[in-house]
Amino acid sequence: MQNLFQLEAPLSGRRIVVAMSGGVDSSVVAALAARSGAETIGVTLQLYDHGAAVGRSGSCCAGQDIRDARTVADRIGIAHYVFDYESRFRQSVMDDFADQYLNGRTPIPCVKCNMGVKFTDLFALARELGADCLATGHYVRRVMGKDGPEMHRAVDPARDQSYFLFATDRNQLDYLRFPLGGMEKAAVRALASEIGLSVALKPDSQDICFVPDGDYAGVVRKLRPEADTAGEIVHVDGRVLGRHKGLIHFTVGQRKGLDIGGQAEPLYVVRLDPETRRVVAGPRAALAVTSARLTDLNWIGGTERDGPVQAKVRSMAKPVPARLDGDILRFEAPELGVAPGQAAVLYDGERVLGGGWIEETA
RNA sequence: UGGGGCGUAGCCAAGCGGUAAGGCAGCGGUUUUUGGUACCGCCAUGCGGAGGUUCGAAUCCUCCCGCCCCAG
Repeated sequence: MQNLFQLEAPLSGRRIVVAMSGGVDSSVVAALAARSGAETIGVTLQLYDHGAAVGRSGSCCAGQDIRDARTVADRIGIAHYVFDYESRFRQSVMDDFADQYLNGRTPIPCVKCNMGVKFTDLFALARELGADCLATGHYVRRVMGKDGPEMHRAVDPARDQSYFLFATDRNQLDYLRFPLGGMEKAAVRALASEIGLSVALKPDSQDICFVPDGDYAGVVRKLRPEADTAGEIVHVDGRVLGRHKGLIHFTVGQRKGLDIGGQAEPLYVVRLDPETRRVVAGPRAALAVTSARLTDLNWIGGTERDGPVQAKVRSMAKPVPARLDGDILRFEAPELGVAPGQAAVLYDGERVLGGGWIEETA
């Protein structure tokens, strides 16, 4: 095992803070950190409703997960702190999540969580604790380049989480460590059982952590009761096709849920108009766009920004050839189902160049 | 109550005597640390109703019911 934490030897004089969610991945990171010889401190942030998450494992950062993290910390013999970040999380992640849906957009709470609570708040906390670095269980690689650390995709392509980390800036990247980026998930699990971690067989977390049963609309409704307003479903050609029970149930590119039959071809959500509360639907071809305007563009690539890139506009998709032109991303071939509120993450092969939020498409 | 047409699953629709295509919607599953997409599977013992002809009827005949159109 080489220098997984990219710290200068001897590690015995180093201090590593590990963000422990209570899952297998971050537990293994904590174990690896402890094994490295560095002083290791596990930190778990309690992020949302404790009550709702009790007993529901496989989520993240609440209830049983916090107890799991504690158990792991005890097992490997490291200090472990739990901080209550509920209000912070609610404000920076959940409220934003709801507000974006209100505006007809499709948010990615995981990115907001990474960038806010984890890479800003926990980041500062780790510094205060005098750590040399903050390590997490994300599947992404930090590779030393000639101009400093670069972010690269994980070696396990099925596990790569770079899409959710596109907003990591240079300052954060300097301090962060992702020891799992070079490993296969199976190897991580094997390590977990080898070390004897109780979470070795714990299911992977999935879906949005603060949405217990997959009913994200219910969560939005609870936070923003006014979000539930019904409206018309209109075809791109102008025909009124029917009614929907609230914009929050839809996202651009979505096919299921329109509940409109009798068509020759499937209908997809082409656009959401929060002003009129209309869902605009059309055939698959109507989803095609050739460019997207990005906001809050984060750039951690080379000095030249404008030019060819590979772009990912959804987490589970192969990057497609495109060109960055200021804040406009131009696709080489028309892209389907590009939803405002989602991220466009830019790559040069394995390297993450950065990315931005999709504000609008054309 | 003259003439013509039509009634097949939630919607659209094929079938025209041989034992109910397909699409859309819906449901279930697979994939997945966002949403979505995609893929796979399921979805009418019954064809407006009642009789009849026939070895066999959604398909032919009769009557009834309901729509639509033209004419008055």
